[in-house]
Order: sequence, then C-alpha cells, then structure tokens
Amino acid sequence: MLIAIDERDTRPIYQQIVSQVKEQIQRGELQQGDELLPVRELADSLGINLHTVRNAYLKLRDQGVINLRLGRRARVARPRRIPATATEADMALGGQLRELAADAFLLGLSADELHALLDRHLAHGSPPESDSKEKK
Amino acid sequence: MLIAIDERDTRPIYQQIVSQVKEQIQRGELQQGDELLPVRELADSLGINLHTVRNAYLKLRDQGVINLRLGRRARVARPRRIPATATEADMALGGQLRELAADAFLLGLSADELHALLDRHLAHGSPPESDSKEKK
DNA sequence: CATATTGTTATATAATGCTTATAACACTTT
DNA sequence: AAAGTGTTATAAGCATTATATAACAATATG
Repeated sequence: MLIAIDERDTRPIYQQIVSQVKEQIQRGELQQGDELLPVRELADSLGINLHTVRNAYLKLRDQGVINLRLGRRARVARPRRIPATATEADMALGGQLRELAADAFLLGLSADELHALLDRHLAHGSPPESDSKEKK
Repeated sequence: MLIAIDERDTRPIYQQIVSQVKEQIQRGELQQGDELLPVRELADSLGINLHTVRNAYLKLRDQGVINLRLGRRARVARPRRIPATATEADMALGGQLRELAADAFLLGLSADELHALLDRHLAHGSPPESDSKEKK
C-alpha cells in the first residue's frame, strides 16, 4: 500500500492518509475497483489506531473517492468525472487555488514558473525527489 | 481591511486571517510598508479575541510576510523575493501542489483546464466572475 | 512630559479536534 | 461455523484553538 506518516508534516495523520490515497489513484497505482488495505491492517502497519485509519477512509468516502460496504473491503470508487464547468471546478478547488496563488506570489514566482512546478505533479504525481541539497 | 470569517470554512480563524492577508497583498490591496489593523481593532471588528488575531499576525511574521515591532503597528514586510530554484520553490509549495494535482485529477480536470483555473487567481486574485458556457 | 496607542507577556479556562484504547456488533467471504 | 472486515459505542488523554483578564513595554501623539 505504501503509505507512510511524515512526522514533519503538520497535518493530522488521517489527512496524510487521505492525501496519499488520492495521489496513488492519480499515479495509477490504485485504480477503480482496487481494494484498499483493511483498516486494522493499515493501522497496525503504521503503528496507529484503527479509528485514525477509519477516519481517513470516511473522509475519502465523503469525497466520493472510495466505496465502503459492511463486511467488504474498501474499494476505489468509479471516477466521478463530473464534467465540471470552470466555475464549478473552482467551487471545489477554490480555497486551494487562492492559497496557492497567494503563496506563490509571495515567493516571487511567475505564472509560468508556477505552471511548470504544477506540471511536475500533474504528469505522474511524483515530486522532484531531490533530497535536501541539489546541484544547480 | 476587509477581512471576514467564514463559518463554513473548517480552518481555524487565525488561519483564515493569514490567508486573507496574503491574498490582499497579492491583489495589491496591501503593499510593502502598509499598516495592518491593530490587533485589538481587528479583533473587535470581527467579534473575536485579541489573541486569535495576534496568533495570525505571529504566523505571518514567521513566514516573513509582515513585520512586528513593539509599540508600532504591524506592517507589510519587504518582499522576500528569494529567487528560489525550482526545487526550492517546490519545497515550500510541495504539499499544496501535490494535493491540488491529485484533487484536480480526481475531478477529471485536464492540465490545461487546471492551468486556466489557476490563472484566474494569479492575475489579480479575484475568483470567477465571468461565468458562461465554457468549452471543455 | 503626559497620555494614548499598540504590540507583548502571563495566567487561566473552555471548547474542539485528533488519537488512542477496548469491546462488541453486523455483514460478507471462506 | 469461522474468519475477515466494516461499523458502532464508550471512554480517556492530549494538543490545538479560542476566550477572558490583566499587566507590561515600546512607540506615537499632543
């Protein structure tokens, strides 16, 4: 399943799980119908409580990302693919877009630079990977 | 000052203030050297506690967005404009970029569509406004 | 200089959110 | 029937967020 908790990440654990599951779907590592790890199993493997994992799964269900049914394993839901007009999509991502735009601006990034940066994550979902230092 | 608390926003109040100040700077409504509202004044106008506003100002100071000096009003700091290499910028925005990319993907947005959406917020910071039948 | 303004520090308290801990229950699969 | 899995329930601990007061320190104002 390849989920890891990052201590340096200030977000709550369940949020990190939510994000990572979404990213795995984006990268194609998880596809429609695929089974997620059982809550107890994932919880044990991460050394956390069952309910923390379950909370993450509940959030994913509420966002339509996975399906939950009693007795059966959690499965990746059918893509919603709501055609979303521009303004509809903006409703869903509005907060993130505004925050990203403001933060990027304060970093002195141009629109092109930000686009390029974003493309890196859109392609396959894999980040830069570079560890701390990097050659220029 | 034009700051408003959104009850539907799940983020803490101080975070909303942080975001809105940043967005005002991005839009040019606040510029280098401009004074922010005094903590007590903003707190009163929002009907919240002094320390909640102060907490927001502290976070903004920690991010280099504003300067705080005893006895003087908070002022918008000189732009940091750290030239930031691509990977440096990614370090700062990495989490936001990954999350946005994944969420956009799950919404079925193409790279172009996401770029266009992002541009709306980059231009002036003002959201939608122009709605119509968009091409998909 | 005197006073008001403003950021800062210090306590204390309450409310909420996150995580853990146990246990039992309900549905599905084997 | 048994095992696996999601679900519900209850409780507790801890961190974060927000509130409430009060006093202090540096700056601005008159």
